[in-house]
This record gives sequence, C-alpha cells and structure tokens, in this order.
Amino acid sequence: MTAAVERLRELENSYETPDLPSLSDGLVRTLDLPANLPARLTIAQVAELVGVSVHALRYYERIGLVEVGRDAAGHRVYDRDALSRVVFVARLRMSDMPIQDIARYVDLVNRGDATVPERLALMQAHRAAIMRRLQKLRAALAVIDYKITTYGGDCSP
Amino acid sequence: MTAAVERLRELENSYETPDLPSLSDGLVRTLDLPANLPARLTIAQVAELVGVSVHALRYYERIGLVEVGRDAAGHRVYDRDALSRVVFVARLRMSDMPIQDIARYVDLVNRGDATVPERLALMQAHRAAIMRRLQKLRAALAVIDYKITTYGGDCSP
DNA sequence: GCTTGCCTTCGAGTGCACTCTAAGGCTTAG
DNA sequence: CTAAGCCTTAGAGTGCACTCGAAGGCAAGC
Repeated sequence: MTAAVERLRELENSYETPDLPSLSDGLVRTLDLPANLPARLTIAQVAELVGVSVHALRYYERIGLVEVGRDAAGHRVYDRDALSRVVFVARLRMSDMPIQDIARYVDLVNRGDATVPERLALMQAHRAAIMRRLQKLRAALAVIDYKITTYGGDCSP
Repeated sequence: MTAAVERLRELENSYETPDLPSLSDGLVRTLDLPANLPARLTIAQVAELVGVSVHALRYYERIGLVEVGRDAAGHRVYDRDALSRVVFVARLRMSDMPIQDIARYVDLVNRGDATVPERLALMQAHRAAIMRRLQKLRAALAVIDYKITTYGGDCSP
C-alpha cells in the first residue's frame, strides 16, 4: 500500500514533475484511497472529493461507467467500490481519454478475465496517445516561451 | 534566422523532448517559414503544409483570425503574411488555446502597439495553462504506467 | 405546517470547434 | 463539348462531454 504510493511517486518523478505548486486534483492523484473515508458517500461528497460535478457523476452512471446503489430515499450511495470506479474514470478523463474508450474498457472489465489482453492493449494505446500529447504540448510551450522571451507580441509564427 | 531556430531547439530540449519519433506537425514546429515556399499558396496547399483542413482554414477566416486575399476567380490566395498568421493560429490551437482567446489576441494585435502588455499577459496566462496541462498529463501517465506495469487490468484506481 | 435544501428522473440545451452540404463557377484534359 | 477537379458561399449539421431545467420527494429546522 505505502509501497504502491512510493512507486507512484517514483514513476511520476521520472517524468519530471515540475516545480509548480501541485494543484489539488481531488483524489485523482493518489493511488490508494485514504483509509479514513466514510464507507458510504453522497453524490455531493464524491463530487467534492474527486473534483467533478454532480452532474458529471450522474452522467457517468447513466452511460454505464459506474454502478451506484441507492438508499431508502432513492438517493445515491457511493461505496468504496463505486468511489474507486469514479476515481479511475476521472483519472482517465483527466488524460483526455474519450468517454467511449473508457466505456469500452469498463465493458471489458465486466466481461471477465478473458479480456485482459485487450484491456492491456487499450491502456498501452492510450499511453501512446498521452505521450504524443505531451510531445505536442512541449513543442507548443517552447514556441510560446520563445515568443514571450524574444517578445514582440505580433502574430508572426 | 538560423539563430532563432537554434534557440527554439534549445528551449524545446530544455523541456525534455522524448525519444518518440517526432510527428510531422506540418510547419507548426518550425520557427521560420522555409525560404523556398511559393509566395502565394492555395487553400489546399496551406492546409497540407500546416496540417489543418481546408474547412478549418475557411472557418478561421470567417471568424476573423486571418485575412486572406482573392485571385481573379475569387479563390483564396495565401501570401506570406496570411501563412504566418495561419501557422501562428495553428500553433496556439495545438496547445489547446481556446479559439476565443486566440481571437482576442489577434484583435489586440490589430488594435496596435498600445496593447502589447495585454498581449504579453495573455501569452503568459496561456503558458501557465500549458504548464498545468503538462502537469496533469504527467500525473495521469504515471498512474497509467503503474497500471500497465503492475498489471491487473481492473477498474480500481 | 412550511420553508430550506438536498436529492431524484428524464429529456432537452449548451458550447466548442469544426465539418459538411448544396448550389454553383472557373480551368484544364481528352 | 464536356467531364474532372479544383475552388466559392451561406448556412446547417455533427460529436463530444457535459450541463441544465422542470417537476417533484424527503428530512431537518423554525
């Protein structure tokens, strides 16, 4: 558990975590859920915790990304499992994975162990997409820095 | 001119250009336009060169991001200026700057030198946005790598 | 008992950035 | 002469990912 967190930090640092203040992205940047969380959360609490809107949470449920139970009053009750799922989905969204791909992945998980290779392939493809995105962003950043430092402020490339 | 290109490379490298094959992003990653380009290009040539669709180019013109001349037949003629502008816009889009912000910037440029500080501020704000985006992507990448390496393939966070 | 404030559903609406369609014009090749 | 293959316009359509609205349920506080 703590080892997992350490490994995460390690991986994260190996990609040059910058010196900017690390914005709180809700739970999305922790690997294990905090142990002191209540076992059953309301939709508002999950939204706050994970950093997405309640609207988005309901939407995720509607399109089948998460299953969430209900209490006697018909209100959603997020248990540990549901919270895990939400955090997972939020992470993938954070890296711009299209909802459709996330849905596909979730579907594969629901289909059972036979789909493991396909899931892995999906993740690896997404990893490659993130790498490309990073590359482009870094290039853009370099251009913008060039523009800022040399100054000028015109519209030339 | 060559010094400028060198400086760009330098900046780019200072952000750890990864070892992935650098995708051809049209002209968007070069600082100076190649000298051997024809002085007047058709919309299709610009689209090919810059890596955006002709539809997008027309759209950019329609919303006022670029001004483009016409030939006798009413066809668009992109001169050096227009091409510069397009490359500039494409670069900003590449880093996910919203069209509205780009339009604002272009508008400031058209307004003249008095707007220079505001333009600089806009660029700096955008730079900060890119840094945040990079940060999030790196974090997401770390999580995904963790998932891929430890394997498992489930939906837990 | 009523207001406040959270929650519910379903369906419709929004914003962004294109993307495409329809109807037509010019130019060159066969 | 005509067909191919570019281009033009205005306006409508698309896909994504939410986001909101309307109408109503339930529980706590005044």
